Amino acid sequence: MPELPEVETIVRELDAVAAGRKVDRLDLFTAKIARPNPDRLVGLVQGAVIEGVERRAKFIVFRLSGGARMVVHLKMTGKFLLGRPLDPGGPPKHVHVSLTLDDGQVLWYEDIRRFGFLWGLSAEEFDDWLAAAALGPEPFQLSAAEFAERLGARRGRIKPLLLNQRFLGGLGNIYVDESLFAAGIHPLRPAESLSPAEARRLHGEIVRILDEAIRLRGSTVNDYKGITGAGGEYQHRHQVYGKTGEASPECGGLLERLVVGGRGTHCCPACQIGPDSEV
DNA sequence: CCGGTCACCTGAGTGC
DNA sequence: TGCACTCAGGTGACCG
Repeated sequence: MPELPEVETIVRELDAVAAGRKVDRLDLFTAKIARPNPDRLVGLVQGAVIEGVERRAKFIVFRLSGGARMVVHLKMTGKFLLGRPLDPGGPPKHVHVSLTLDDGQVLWYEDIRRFGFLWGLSAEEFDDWLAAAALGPEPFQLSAAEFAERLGARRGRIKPLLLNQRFLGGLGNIYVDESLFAAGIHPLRPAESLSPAEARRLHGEIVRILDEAIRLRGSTVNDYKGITGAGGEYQHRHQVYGKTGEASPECGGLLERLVVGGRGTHCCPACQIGPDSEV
């Protein structure tokens, strides 16, 4: 489900609700989503104070008292929602975790497809985890020139590279397709074929699009929602994502769908300079 | 290092 | 109605 703007929105909402609150209980209803195991997750989180909630790429990081962390990845369908106290009938379908805070608020973790997971990590384990994840820098942390230099050092096609979290942290399928369209670059272009000017332009479009998407609280395409159930608004600004067969906003030609790196890909074959074109 | 395929899951939509 | 099939915002393993 969520990419950088959606996770950023969720993190801000979680921080507003949970920062400074003690976790009175963590109820785990689906053992397999807990990492490294249920006992560690419950043991580290239950009774701890949530000092703040932060984002690293698409990961949600709850900073806990004593330096421990609860790290969450929502994958495709994970969500945090403001819930209700447990009732005897058990949790609603697809709710796998319930956090009861010391002010009586309840946070639910819901995940239809159960791809996501929650880690309980001590301070030291978190450092190791972060090193192993080897996340690339966020687009905002790079200058256009640094981004261009990073691109030039890589082989392979531009779209899968932008999706690679070790190259750049936070982009997903929607924002890659939108950024490549905005920059006039075809998703099949080899990364090393981009001129420095094209690479700088691409960086500029990525940052511009992510900033605007964060301002609009992300894209609600299917069922992404913030913790109160409100959706985002950036889907109304999409130029190509999910618009196969519609007219290109630039040239009026038909937008295409292809598969790149196993992902559905939306682009304009006329506006976006392809791998076989002379630049 | 790179690309392709599959696996992890459930649900929505489409076509017959 | 039912069934078969495709697709979905993510990522990691495995293989050539």
